Amino acid sequence: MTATDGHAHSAPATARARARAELTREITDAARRQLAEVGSDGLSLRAVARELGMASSAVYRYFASRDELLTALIVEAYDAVGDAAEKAARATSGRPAHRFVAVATAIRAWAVEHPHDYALIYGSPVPGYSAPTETVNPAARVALAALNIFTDGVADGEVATTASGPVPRSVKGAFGRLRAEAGDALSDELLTRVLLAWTAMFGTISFELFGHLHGIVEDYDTFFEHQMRRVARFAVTGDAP
Amino acid sequence: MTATDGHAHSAPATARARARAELTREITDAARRQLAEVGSDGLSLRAVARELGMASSAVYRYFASRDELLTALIVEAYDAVGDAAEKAARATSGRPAHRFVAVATAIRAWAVEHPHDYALIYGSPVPGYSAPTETVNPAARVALAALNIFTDGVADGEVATTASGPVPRSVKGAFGRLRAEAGDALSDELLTRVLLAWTAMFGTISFELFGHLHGIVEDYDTFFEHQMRRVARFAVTGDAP
DNA sequence: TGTACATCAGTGAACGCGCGTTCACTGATGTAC
DNA sequence: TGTACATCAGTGAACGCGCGTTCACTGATGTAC
Repeated sequence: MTATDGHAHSAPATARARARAELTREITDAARRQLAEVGSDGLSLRAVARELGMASSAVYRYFASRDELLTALIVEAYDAVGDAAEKAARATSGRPAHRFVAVATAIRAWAVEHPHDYALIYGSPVPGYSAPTETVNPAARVALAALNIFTDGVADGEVATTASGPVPRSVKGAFGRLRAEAGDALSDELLTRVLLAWTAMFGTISFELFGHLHGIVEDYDTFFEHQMRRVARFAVTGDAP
Repeated sequence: MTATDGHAHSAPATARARARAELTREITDAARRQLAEVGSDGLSLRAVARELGMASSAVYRYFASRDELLTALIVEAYDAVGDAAEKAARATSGRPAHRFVAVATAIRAWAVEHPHDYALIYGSPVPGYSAPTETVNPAARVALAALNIFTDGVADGEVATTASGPVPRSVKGAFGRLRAEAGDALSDELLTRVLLAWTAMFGTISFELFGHLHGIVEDYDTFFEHQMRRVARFAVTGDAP
């Protein structure tokens, strides 16, 4: 989504530009490796420079500050989950519940493979760091991938939009922006169901990765799939599984 | 739960012992205040000492290391949510769904009031810090408070224990330890339902506190209560709300 | 009640460390004519 | 194709800072007789 990445395969540009793009990559890669070792607060420009065998001051040719490097990592992490979710959504067809489970499974697979990137974006906010606006769009991708499954499902008549109970007025009114992004197809009732599935999904993943299911669940794969099936069927039909 | 707190109101002991207990309190209080400002990784013994107007080395008379101070904060945080949950469970009677919503509301209220303590225990794990065993029991309290609602409900015949669908064998087998703590009353089916409610609850709270519902939900109170009602009814009956 | 000794709380200096960021610099790469 | 100048990448030293932890010490509080 970045201007640089967008057409990286086209114009080789100058040797200098190519070298710059490569080194920028190497820096964020090294930073991500360090993130895995010491967490987001331990992330240090100097350590990154050391790993790359360059002077710490040289990193400043690529990132104006530590925070800017952090932002790059956050954007990349959001893009990575977003990619995984979109890919899973594209790769499946048919019943919305089935597609939702596929997207959830892809998101969890990414999280399990990249626990520190997951913690960076879905764990505690980094104190003293406030996410700049450039993280907003990448962050939305993963949610839109899931939401589109339901708009598709509504179009096909496979998703129930009617309410099985009253939705509080103040909850109803709060979805304007979300619906603007996802189209008009989604009723308030459906949105609350989707959000329930969504929070249950991230709650399950966070509990697993952050150790709160330790000693309670043994087979995380099976457990997750089971729970996502229930929650997906509920989101789609409004019925309990 | 600590040996010191357990009977703090009894024997005044010596003046020295009382002073020690007081200062220990002041240190953890100052540390929690600092936690709120700079997060768990920024928490520094020296800053705590500075705030208390004492030499940094003096803190070592009370906590052997920074990690030990962190552990104290974690234990206190777990005890605080545990207290809130137990109090809410005791204060309500009647329908299990109603009691569960009360407990959930109490947990969220604590979290909203103490977002940094919440992040400390339910957010990203502190890198390089592994929770010692003394945190295990305090951590379990809040879960047991919720679980007991369901064991009570089963005893009263108000909670459905029958399966509405098959529970995978590997999920079934994994609950041994949990059931040992909560009694035999809970079927595997019921446990998966309770866990779904549990992860949905923490998922919703984390999403709210960590900013992932920003611009999506406006009235967090109403939204949370609505979702918890759905999820509680589902946990109790196996039916969708 | 008084004395002698042991225990504990708190001090202040020091250890070695790593951090983010700046700055003047050298040398290489790119560009305009 | 060649030259003159501008741009950029990378260096190494330095700035000021805060951290966790240790240590020998002083003085106050507690305890045994």
